[in-house]
Amino acid sequence: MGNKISDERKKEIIDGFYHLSKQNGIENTSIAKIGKHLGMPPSLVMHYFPSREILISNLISFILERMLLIYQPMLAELEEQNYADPHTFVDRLFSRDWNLLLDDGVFYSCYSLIFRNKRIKNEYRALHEKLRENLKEILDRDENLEDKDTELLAEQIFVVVEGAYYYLSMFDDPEVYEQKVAIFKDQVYELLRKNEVLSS
Amino acid sequence: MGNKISDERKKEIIDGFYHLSKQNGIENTSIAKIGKHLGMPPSLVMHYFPSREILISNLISFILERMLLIYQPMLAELEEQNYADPHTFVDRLFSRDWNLLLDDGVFYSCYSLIFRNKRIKNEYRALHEKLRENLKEILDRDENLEDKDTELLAEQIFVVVEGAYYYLSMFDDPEVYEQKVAIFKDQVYELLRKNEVLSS
DNA sequence: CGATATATTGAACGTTCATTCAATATTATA
DNA sequence: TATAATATTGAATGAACGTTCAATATATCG
Repeated sequence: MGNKISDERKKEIIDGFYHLSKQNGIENTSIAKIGKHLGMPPSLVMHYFPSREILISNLISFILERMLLIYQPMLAELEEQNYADPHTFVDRLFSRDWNLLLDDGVFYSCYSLIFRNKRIKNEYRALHEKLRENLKEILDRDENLEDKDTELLAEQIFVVVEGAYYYLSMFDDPEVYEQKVAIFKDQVYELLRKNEVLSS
Repeated sequence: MGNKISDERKKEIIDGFYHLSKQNGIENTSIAKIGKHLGMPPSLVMHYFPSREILISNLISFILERMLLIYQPMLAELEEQNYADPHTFVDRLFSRDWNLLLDDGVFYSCYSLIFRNKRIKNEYRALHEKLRENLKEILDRDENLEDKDTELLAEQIFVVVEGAYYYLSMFDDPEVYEQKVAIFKDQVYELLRKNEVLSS
């Protein structure tokens, strides 16, 4: 259905935008630089994304899609086996695989735009609500959590995860980093434990 | 001791930079615009802040100082009475007074710079560690928490607060906002309760 | 007061920016 | 193959950018 060349070019341009933003920041990545990076004139970039604003808007969609991708394997498992271990999910949330798929610098740069752009804010909120719904589904399938307020629990777990990511980004020393990750992971485990029916 | 005019001008310029960044974002606030806003030529701005980088660096110091200011009244109380109620402190952490003193958009914009600038990262980390130390002092003075790992507890409390701020920024509806604040506040209370010696 | 330092001005620099446009090449369609 | 649609080029635009500089005003101080 959709135009092939057009779609590929668009993807290529957003990829390039993301790549350069990772290195130099969004604010230092111009249309001209994207063009040069991809070996095309800036006018071609603008042919596909008629303004810088639209370009940024598409970068954000790209980033949010990537973020969902991180959860894909876990959700596939849930679909297949009709069950996924919440603890494994939490482990994955705290794993650094994350960073391979999504640059935190670009992510938070885009995040900071929510304060001046309502559409971006809505997109970000929708993503975060989706993440919570995913977790809720996993929790709902766990018999240890039967009849518990899994929506609340998902909310509480994610707020720890998100706070942890925010805070941990300030630490480079792997040892300190891992030690702190362990603390926050425990904090989430504790939330689960508190809700679980004793079964052993 | 220090030069009066110079200091006042510097303060004035950073104030203006902050003001305009709040409206249009840091990335859209140029030296020329700051000058125009304050009725001075851009060359005067650069006389006090020889490069844009230095200007941004000073804006960040300004922001981090403001953030510490928010805790001032609480810490003054601690100093005076050698005690401050942790629950009151938590309430204050979640109060929206915050937003009056510090714009979240500017704050997170600057935060996103930590990923490409080590000095900024260190400044941010130092601030966050200071915040935790402040809370630890409060917790240490509370007899219900005697002999507890208050450092750990402070870390766990702040990670919820920071995650909450990150997440709550996506919600405009005051009703939804307040409902979620209540959840996260409870989550922190629960952390305190878990550690408190039963005394009633 | 005279000298020295600081504050302030305004013009100018070259560069980069986002964006436009008309011309040309390529591809799809009839 | 003729025609229409799309892709691509390259040159050009004016505006805004950060930064420099020499000149002038004002304050400081011996």
